[in-house]
Amino acid sequence: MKISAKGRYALVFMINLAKNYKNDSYISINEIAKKENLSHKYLEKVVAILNKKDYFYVNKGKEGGYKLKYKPKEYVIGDILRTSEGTLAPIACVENTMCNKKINCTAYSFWDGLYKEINNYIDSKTLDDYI
Amino acid sequence: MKISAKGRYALVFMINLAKNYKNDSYISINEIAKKENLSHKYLEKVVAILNKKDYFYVNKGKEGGYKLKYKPKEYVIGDILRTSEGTLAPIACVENTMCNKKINCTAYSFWDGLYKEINNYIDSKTLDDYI
DNA sequence: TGAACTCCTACCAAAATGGTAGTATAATAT
DNA sequence: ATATTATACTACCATTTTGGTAGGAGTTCA
Repeated sequence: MKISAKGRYALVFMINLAKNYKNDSYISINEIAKKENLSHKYLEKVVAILNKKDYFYVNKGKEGGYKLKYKPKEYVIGDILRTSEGTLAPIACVENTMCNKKINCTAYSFWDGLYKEINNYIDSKTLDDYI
Repeated sequence: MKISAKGRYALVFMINLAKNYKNDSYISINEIAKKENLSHKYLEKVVAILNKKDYFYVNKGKEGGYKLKYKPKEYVIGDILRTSEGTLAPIACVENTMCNKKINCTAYSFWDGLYKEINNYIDSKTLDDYI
């Protein structure tokens, strides 16, 4: 049960933006990729996913890059992970629309309980906690 | 971040044994596979993994199968899942021996916190809770 | 005008996933 | 005894997911 590179890259990227928030300057994918030792091209892909959300200002061209739109405290990590990684449900049937065997599924309440614990945790943290 | 079929099969299998505990009879893979709508052959594989632990009595041949060795309450679900699925660490570096970048890893404390939440939950439940 | 960026599409190798097939061996009901 | 019904074990495999790479078009600024 591992988080994929998408989720890991996304969180590291967002924390870097948060760390740069006070500077009010743009920071590029390349800069973060180098600093964090990530694949520049793959990080580009992940940022494309994040960019569908209203997370940051973007500037193309020289001296360009990304800049957080809101205060780090406004970014709930659960939201970032769901955007990049998809749901963090440990099994599909704890999602409400997937499975109609809920009532019969032998271990349903165990997995549902785990899902709730995970959601509670990831929704209790914001970028501000990791600056 | 999904639990694989191994972990799901293992837990369902063990809960079925627990439900049968009071009967003090053997129950076969085939019987459980049919009841739970699982692949008989794949369940066989998963049970082979579980069988490395001191979980149950086994009887070959007619009327044979598996039977819990201890009371359902003795089986911590975290232990069952770690046996079948491997660690439930959301990223590799929260395991103590894998990664020496802990101190520098930007999001380490977030993932480590999540790992602890997961472990707390899965180690707080036993088979007895799902009979 | 060139360097440094984002944006976008296409491609790909390797690993993981979730199985199936078949055979050998053991126990038991009849 | 023997047919039946189990486990035990080994080998194989198709599909999907993962984690990338490659290259070019468009943008911005010094």
